Amino acid sequence: MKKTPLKIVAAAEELFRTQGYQGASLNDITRKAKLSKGAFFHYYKDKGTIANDVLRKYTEEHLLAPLRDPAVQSQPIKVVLMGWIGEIYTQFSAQHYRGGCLLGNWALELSDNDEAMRTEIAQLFLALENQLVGMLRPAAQAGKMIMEPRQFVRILIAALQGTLMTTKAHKDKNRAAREFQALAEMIEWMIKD
Amino acid sequence: MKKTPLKIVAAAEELFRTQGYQGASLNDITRKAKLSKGAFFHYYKDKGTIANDVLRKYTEEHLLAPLRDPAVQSQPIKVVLMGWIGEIYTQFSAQHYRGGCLLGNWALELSDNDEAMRTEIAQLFLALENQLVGMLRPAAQAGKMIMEPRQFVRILIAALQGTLMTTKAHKDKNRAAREFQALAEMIEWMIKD
DNA sequence: TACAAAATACCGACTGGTCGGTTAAGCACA
DNA sequence: TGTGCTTAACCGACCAGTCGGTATTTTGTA
Repeated sequence: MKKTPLKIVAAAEELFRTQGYQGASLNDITRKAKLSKGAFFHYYKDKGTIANDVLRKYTEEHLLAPLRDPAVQSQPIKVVLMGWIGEIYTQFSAQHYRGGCLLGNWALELSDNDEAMRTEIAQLFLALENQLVGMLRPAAQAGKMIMEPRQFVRILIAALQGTLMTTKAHKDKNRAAREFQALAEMIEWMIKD
Repeated sequence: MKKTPLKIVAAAEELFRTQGYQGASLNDITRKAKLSKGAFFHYYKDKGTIANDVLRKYTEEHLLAPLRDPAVQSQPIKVVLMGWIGEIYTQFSAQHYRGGCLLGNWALELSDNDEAMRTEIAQLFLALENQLVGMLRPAAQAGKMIMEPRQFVRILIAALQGTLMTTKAHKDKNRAAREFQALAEMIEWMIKD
């Protein structure tokens, strides 16, 4: 990919995360990318198109890729999950609990009023769910889980998103640490050793 | 309270829930309330003020009041929690998974860019947390819980908000039923009989 | 290699329209 | 006649998106 669209995507990603879809204007994005409005529309036909690109890139890089890493997959599933959540927590802390997960943010902001975006978001949530369910199969077959793997994964994704939400609202370091600790405890309880 | 401000609040609540804070314009709100913009500004000094009122009213009516109901409190805590979540699920289904929880929606939309609103949201989340923790004290003292009550409550609130989020994205009846079922299962596991 | 033509990359002023918010005048009822 | 409520017209700022034009690269050809 060329340099300019990459600059646009990078600027858009940061603004979309902190300002939301509606809150991030194309003027903001092009200003941040140090480009003109014309340059933007040379590469993207409208705001929705780049939003879709940014969302897919974000989900792949921040949620899916870390789970697919072969070095990670060789570890026990509990360790993998803890590491995955730990990484999300670490990044969120480093950003002072601003932004959070683009997929979750947009699920709430756009699902009711943009059907194309809604289906994209639903697909990405499903991809994440399937990835996690696949990784849990061995543990499930070994009888280590107290719930159906898919049910467990849905709870896990929901609890993670909800934790990001409340942590974002409180913006309190100690509290955030405890909330993510509670999440870890839950995993501990739901997968036996 | 007079009739006009009630009409404004009712219209604002519905629009804020389905369109978000930014997405619901004052024109939309006054059009829905069948009033002019001037009438609006006669009662509210700005958009943020009514947003605050609507949020507090929503949280009190839909989240806190159902838990404080004395008829409810006399039941076992597990039954209370199931009923509470069941009611939220029922209402969400009836609205075809549109809108959802105003408190959660705004936690994500506003926490990063409106400090006054963020503290209000954090306070309301805390009020809900404390209410639930208080209700769990007997069960905790009886040794029925596998986690600290506050940790459990945080997981519960997070998982509930996350479930509303994913359900809103999928807008699928069967899936929604299963997701809320998983939530119930989690409660079942975390409080012993 | 030289150079013109064509394609691509980029610019910023501009459009129609909406935003939150203001204002002055009208209306109903005391 | 005064006062509280409501109205429609209006304001400047900003929105997503367009457009005419210019700079820069790539390509075709001699």
